[in-house]
Amino acid sequence: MPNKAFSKVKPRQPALPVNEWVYATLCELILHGEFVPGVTITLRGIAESLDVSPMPVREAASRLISEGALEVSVKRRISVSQMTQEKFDELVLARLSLEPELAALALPYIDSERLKLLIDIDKKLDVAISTGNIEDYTKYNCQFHFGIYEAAPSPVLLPIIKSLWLRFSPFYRIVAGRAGTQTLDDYHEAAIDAIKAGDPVALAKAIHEDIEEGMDMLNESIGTS
Amino acid sequence: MPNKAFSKVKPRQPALPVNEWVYATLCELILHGEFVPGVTITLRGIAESLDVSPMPVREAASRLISEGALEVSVKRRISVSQMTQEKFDELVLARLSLEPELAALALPYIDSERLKLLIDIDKKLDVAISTGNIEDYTKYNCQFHFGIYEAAPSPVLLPIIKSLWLRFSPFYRIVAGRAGTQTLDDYHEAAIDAIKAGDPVALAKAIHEDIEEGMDMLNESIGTS
DNA sequence: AATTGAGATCTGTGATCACAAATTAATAAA
DNA sequence: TTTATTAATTTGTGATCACAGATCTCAATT
Repeated sequence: MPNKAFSKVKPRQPALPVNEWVYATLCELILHGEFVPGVTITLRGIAESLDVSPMPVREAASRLISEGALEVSVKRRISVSQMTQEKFDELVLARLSLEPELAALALPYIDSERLKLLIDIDKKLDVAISTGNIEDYTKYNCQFHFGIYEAAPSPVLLPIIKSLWLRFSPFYRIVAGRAGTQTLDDYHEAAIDAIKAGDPVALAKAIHEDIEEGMDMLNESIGTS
Repeated sequence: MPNKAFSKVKPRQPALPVNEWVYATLCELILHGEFVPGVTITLRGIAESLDVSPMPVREAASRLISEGALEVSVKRRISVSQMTQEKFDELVLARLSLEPELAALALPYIDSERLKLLIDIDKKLDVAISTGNIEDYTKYNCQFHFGIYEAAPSPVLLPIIKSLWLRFSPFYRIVAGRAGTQTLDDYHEAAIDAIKAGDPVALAKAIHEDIEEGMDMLNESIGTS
């Protein structure tokens, strides 16, 4: 029986090397929670689903393993990494340490066009919160944060932060499905105000508090996944 | 003509997969400055030098590329990453943000045996500074820092910090050969005192200042490499 | 019905082959 | 001697093959 392909993967533009396309696609799938943490994944299975040879999948997978998004069990079985209390605490610490810094660095690069985009995303976010749409919430929350971070030319911090989100997202989606969005404050508005005011310290603070709130919400749900 | 093998690479213990041994070996070589940043490296050349097939080298290289230690030029040429002012500033920011945090986290795990080891390393470090031995200085400085960090079970922060050092070391060795060690204060002693006192805040501060000093020393040397 | 064990299948890992793009070497023209 | 053009080699990338160990299947035995 031929393996079922994933729903709606972006088609590859021929200029891009296959392994990078596979990597980007797997990132998307992980971020969107298509893989259940702990359930084994096979290189040949992915290759068949993506209609490529196993080779580029190997390279993409080894990249994701070295970034911590995938993990290999004692007897060489690959799966999306499971969350532990230890990992969670360190991921939060790393996010709180790096993301406000990058946000402050990015502020001078945020032009009016990007600000408009951020405000628009925040609006969609509010709708997602009020309607309890977890799918949209996680999507627009990600877009909002990286909409700020990616304004800055950041060859070091941005990839690190991306890898943190990659490790965090699968777990986030699991617990978000239970917790709901009703208790979420909106620190994004404080961030937007800080951007308007051109105040990097206030922006860093807003991002810090936004992360802290989101993480606190999930902290007690770790063992129950 | 057969390619010349690298001097003194640790032999592979058969239990370890070949690709991981290659990865660890390349890490060592990069940390020890065996590769000149910007000079192209070939997969087949490494494979021949290490007496393995090109395949495990490919996996190790793609890992190092995704970690930023190696970079691939526009026309697919691989080399050790060159330092830029942008990268340098972000690497310093990341180090200052993460390493003091991990040091503070690691403090409770530092037993008397490890403390003794750190004191011993610091002694060798003093000798290296007074004799102007750059080689030993970089080695023992690395050992001292990771002697602290590795005390803590750290699945997230430690690998990130390792990748930061991996990107920084090749550049460090280049400029250290010019700058000399004569002006270096010894913040390591402050760190040791903080460990003895069981004071995580003081330890974080000592690490912070140690990094700041070392980085300041190199900051103006960037464009001249 | 439960358990065991032999055979088949699947998986990650390493080796080898194939190929287009790029670099280098060699040769010819000035 | 210098420059331009062509041939040969090298390089990264992708496909395929090989293999040992793990996993699964399923019939035979208790």
